[in-house]
Parts: sequence; C-alpha cells; structure tokens
Amino acid sequence: MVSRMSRFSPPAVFRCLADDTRARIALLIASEEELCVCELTCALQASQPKISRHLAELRNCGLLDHRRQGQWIYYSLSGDLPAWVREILQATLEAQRGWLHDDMQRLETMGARPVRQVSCC
Amino acid sequence: MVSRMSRFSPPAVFRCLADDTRARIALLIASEEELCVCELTCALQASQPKISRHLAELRNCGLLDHRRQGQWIYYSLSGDLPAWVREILQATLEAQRGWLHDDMQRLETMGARPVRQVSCC
DNA sequence: TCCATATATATGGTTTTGCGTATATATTGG
DNA sequence: CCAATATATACGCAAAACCATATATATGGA
Repeated sequence: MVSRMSRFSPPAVFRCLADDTRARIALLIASEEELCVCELTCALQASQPKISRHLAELRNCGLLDHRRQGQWIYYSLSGDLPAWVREILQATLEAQRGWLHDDMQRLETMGARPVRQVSCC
Repeated sequence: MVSRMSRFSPPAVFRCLADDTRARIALLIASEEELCVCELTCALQASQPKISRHLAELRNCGLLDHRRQGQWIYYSLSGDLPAWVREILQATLEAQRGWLHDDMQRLETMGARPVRQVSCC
C-alpha cells in the first residue's frame, strides 16, 4: 500500500497554501528569500498574532524554516522542500506577481527594516 | 488597487486542490484527459454523491469542464485554465505519480468502462 | 410508459479552520 | 534587574468544510 499521508502529499501542500494570508506569506518569502515577522506584518497589513499563527502553520507543514538573529526571526523556504513544491511556488510567483504587488510595494517602502547579518562578529 | 479576488487567485486555486478527494480527482483527470463520474467513483473507492459533490466544487472553481455523452458525464480540465495552473497540476502529477498509484491501478483494472465517442453518428 | 443506470443536489450534523484578544516568552539596552 | 521590542501561544467563538444519507433528475432500453 502506497502512503497517502506523506508530509508533502499534494493536498497537504495545497492546504497549506489555501489560505489568503499563508499564500501571500509563502510567495513573498519565495520571492525575497528571507523575511522576518515584522516585515510580513507590515507587508500584509495584518496583526502580529495573525502573521505568527500562520507562520507556525507553514512551519509545521514543513514549508518554512526559521532562524533567529537578535530580536528578529527570519523565515525562509525550508531546505527540505521537495523540488515539485519549489516549482509550484515559482510558477505561481512568476504568473501572479501582480497579485502580490501591493504587498511587495509596502515591503519596499517600509521604514526601519532590520538589517540582515549573514555571519557573526 | 490590484484585484485580490480573481477567480484563479493563488489561494482560490490551492483551496480547490486542498482536499484529498479533489486533489486525486484533479490529478487523475490531468493524467487521463477525461474521466466520467463512475470511473472516478471506482478509482477513488468513494461514494457517488461524494465524488459528485467534489466535482461540482472543482467545476465551480473553474478547474473542470464537463460534457455529456449519453448517460455519462465526462469531466476534463477546463479549457480556460490559466497556464500556471496547468503547470502546477503537471508538476505535481509528474513528481507524485506514486501518490496516485492505487487510484490509477483501480482505474486500469476497472471492468465495463464506458466507451468514448469523439463525434456523433 | 416503466425500469434501471448515471449523476446531481439537499439536509442536518460534526469537525476544522480562522479570527480577535489577551497573555507569555525571549532579546536588547540601559 | 527593568523596560521596550519582537515574537509566540492560548482561549473562546463564528464561519466554513466535509460527510453520510436521502432524494431528485436525466437518459436509454424494453
């Protein structure tokens, strides 16, 4: 019997992206590599708990990784993401950039974005 | 302001595919071009009303077309499907054929499948 | 016309999902 | 240690999704 409940089964992945907030988060991160919670809160104009709750879900589904840098927690696509999931995000992103336009605009014009540091010292 | 509610917005499409039954139906049809309700009922081993209900939803979302031929109603991918949606289905299908294996097996070994007729007379 | 088959829809109930608000935790700078 | 900032989680509720069962509709053949 073939497993119908792998972590990345098609409906599991689609379910993760089926919510407006989560789709916007996932595509923004796919586009920007890495974003912290406050940037997403600003880009989506949503409350911080709402963003955090959906980030937790994307994390639990295995779509996102996170790292802490000081006070900020940066989210990125999971390194374990299967290629087909990456392809889906990429295809959606390329075809639907317009759909993300407002969010990206707010992100670009956001004041006081935290500064990334790749390594320490 | 950019429309956030097009018929084929990312979350709308993903929501449609977020259910186990609907994902299996959509991918089976993407693979087989066209399937009737009784074939899907057999392949998924689900009740006829359950299949019909999910087909109606896929139809309402704009993912599927249907045509009647005699007593049977054949469902296929909508002709109006945006390219990116087609790509998503194709990428998922190619990467996740194993996930569909049991369904396809049952379809292939199904007795008394109705015979397609392309045109009349 | 009557029956069998194929398909669609309605109904009522249970489960899941998403939300706002309140609160907890962790980090940084004084 | 204290206050401020960033983030996560808990709780109670409203809305949405899904299901099984029952029923309606359409077609084809006797």
